[in-house]
Amino acid sequence: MNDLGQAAVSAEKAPRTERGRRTVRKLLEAAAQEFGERGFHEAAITGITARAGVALGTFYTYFGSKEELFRALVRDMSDAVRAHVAEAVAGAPDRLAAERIGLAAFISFVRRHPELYRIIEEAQFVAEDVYREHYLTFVDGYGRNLAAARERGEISDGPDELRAWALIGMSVFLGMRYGIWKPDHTPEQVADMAIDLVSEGLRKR
Amino acid sequence: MNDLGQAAVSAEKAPRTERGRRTVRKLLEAAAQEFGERGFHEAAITGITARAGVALGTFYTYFGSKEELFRALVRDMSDAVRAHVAEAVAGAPDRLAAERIGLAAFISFVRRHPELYRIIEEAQFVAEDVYREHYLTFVDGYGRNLAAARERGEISDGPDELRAWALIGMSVFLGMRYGIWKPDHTPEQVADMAIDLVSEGLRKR
DNA sequence: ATGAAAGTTGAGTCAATGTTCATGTTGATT
DNA sequence: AATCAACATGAACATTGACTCAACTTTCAT
Repeated sequence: MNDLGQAAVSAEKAPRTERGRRTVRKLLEAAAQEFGERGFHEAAITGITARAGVALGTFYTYFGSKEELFRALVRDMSDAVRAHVAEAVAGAPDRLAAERIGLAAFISFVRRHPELYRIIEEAQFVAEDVYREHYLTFVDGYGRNLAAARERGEISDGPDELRAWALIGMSVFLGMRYGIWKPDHTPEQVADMAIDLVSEGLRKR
Repeated sequence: MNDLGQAAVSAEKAPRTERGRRTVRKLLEAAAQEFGERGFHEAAITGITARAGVALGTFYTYFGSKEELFRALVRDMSDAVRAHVAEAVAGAPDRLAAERIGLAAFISFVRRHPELYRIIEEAQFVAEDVYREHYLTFVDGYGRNLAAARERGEISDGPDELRAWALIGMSVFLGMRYGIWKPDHTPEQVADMAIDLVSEGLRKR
């Protein structure tokens, strides 16, 4: 699980006591729920504070605005997704195995946390800079892994960055279809089929 | 170009004269601009009518609500994208060539119409049913093409639907990165690189 | 114990904007 | 020229919800 509620709050508003930190954590968890269920614009601050069990004014003790909170959440979730995948992939014998494991981990994360997934994607229309940051960071790491594997001779030659974008796009859509819309296969089944496509290619041999 | 302004309006509100049809067309074009630049929630009806050069009340002569207009637009654009790609692909010698041509056509469409692209993606959070309809339709057609090519022996065996989702996801993200965010390669270059990945695979040979 | 800092409260303010509607205009038909 | 349905107008209405603030409570160092 990701630990909401540490780097999230801006300096002047950061809580100074244990009670304050508890409240911030409650607010962030409530916000993840509210934003996940209703989307950014439908979500109401009163909805968040009601879920958290605090008064409206308390929200503004710790956050400057609805959007500031949203940005903080997206950053936390971005970290959480990448950490989850990175942990799953650590120790994979080679890159093709890592691809399969990583994709399965991603889909199972999406399935367990559809809210987080929706929040990150909605950021494209609410806080585009944070959204770009998320994928640029993701692509950067992914591209390095591909480059390293390429240099070790584990995969064929090819453009690392473009491959990273292509593979991430694939994952995001497979996550939407097989993670959220209609989970009619296990994450492992989906990953096996997708990685077969990516490693063997469409060309007939 | 897509022709906005025909199936878009609901029956009782459809214009009956040439003047009315002109007004509807102006409203739809203005709406595409306004939604594209400001997003659904930031977009204001007064912004749309101002761009169209008509009074606020005129909007409600032809549309029941802001969301009804948005849905009509998304359907029009969905048709426009698919038509554009289908036309480009018609007459390709084989499936792998069709993939390359289709992807290049998609990216160049996105580059010429970033608004349309943004509007369809935002539909995920404004009118999810229309969004699903868009991709389900897209995947359906794509999957059929893959199945036919597979049966003709042009590509290797594999699951058509999952492949369609994977390839579409890839295209959407490549469209975002190389079509909108940073168009530092031509659509043809991007398509060549991506289709090389998809047809040859990552495995070293 | 006590004072001050941190935290909490929620009614009230305020701006934005989607939608309505009564009135006015246009243009084709007779 | 008269008629009328279609179309256009924009001020007014109504709702919504983010944000403020002055008063109150809790915590804790001295």
